[in-house]
Amino acid sequence: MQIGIVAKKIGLSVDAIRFYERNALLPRAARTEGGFRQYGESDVETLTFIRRVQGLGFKLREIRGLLSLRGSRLQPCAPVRRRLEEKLVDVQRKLADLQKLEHELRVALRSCNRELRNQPAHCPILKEKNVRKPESAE
Amino acid sequence: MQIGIVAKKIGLSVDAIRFYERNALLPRAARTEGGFRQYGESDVETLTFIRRVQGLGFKLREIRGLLSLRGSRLQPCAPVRRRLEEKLVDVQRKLADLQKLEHELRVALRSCNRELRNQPAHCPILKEKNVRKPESAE
DNA sequence: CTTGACTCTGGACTATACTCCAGGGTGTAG
DNA sequence: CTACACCCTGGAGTATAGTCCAGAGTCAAG
Repeated sequence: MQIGIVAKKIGLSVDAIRFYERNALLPRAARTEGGFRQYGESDVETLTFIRRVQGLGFKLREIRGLLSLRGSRLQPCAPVRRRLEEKLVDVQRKLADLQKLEHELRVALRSCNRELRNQPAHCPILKEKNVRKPESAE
Repeated sequence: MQIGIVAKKIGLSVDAIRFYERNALLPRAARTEGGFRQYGESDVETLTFIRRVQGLGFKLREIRGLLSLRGSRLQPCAPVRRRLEEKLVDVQRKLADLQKLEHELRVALRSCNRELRNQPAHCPILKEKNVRKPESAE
């Protein structure tokens, strides 16, 4: 198979596949005499794998690590599980950050709405000098 | 005040302040004869404002927009509120994405743990060819 | 006047995951 | 043989929010 076919099959750009090769996510493909890359099923599997774990939030450098486990015969599941757990912790941290952010945005909006009703020319977000505790209660 | 003082006061690097000036978040500071930047209270306020809304998840280009509202006398609160609402929607979308990701990681971990107990050499994350519905129930 | 701490400018560099490009070669159908 | 679609390489560009640097100048104290 040549690169364009594989790209279409997996839903990647040709450039992305070449990029993966350059960055050691994919082994250097065999070439025709003229230099065209030739791909087989195992390449398709690797690319599918890449897409899948990318969907789990792994970065390419992490995926490289996962791929290197793929070859070994010795219980690769344990290190994979460890990485999944780390990633989960990661995601949970980000979730907590975003939830805090959401809260702060709501607080800001509340003060904004209150102000709108009372003295519309004085925007509390823009004008407040010392924000830290907009209002400790409520 | 010279730049180092302001930087320390706000908790920014000198470079960051110069970066803000270059990128029109801060007006070009007045200079001494020798070319040193001189800052006053309004600069400190602007920088504080920048930090604050950055903490609300706004990007510098968005902050530029907010800053331009800051000068106008005409009910700036309404557009600010609109931006806050958009940002909130943004954050909520990201939250939903992350929650989905968290779920998928948990599913992957479950299959990994199940496999570990049964046949530790065969990692389901690495080996599965056609993942999409690992197991629809539970 | 010298020293030391501070500042100036312009530009390069960081990470991420690619995309886009020019200039040229390949493969195959007709 | 010609067309046309496809492919090759190497390098530059994208966005973000700064950081780091060299080489040079400034400011205040002693």
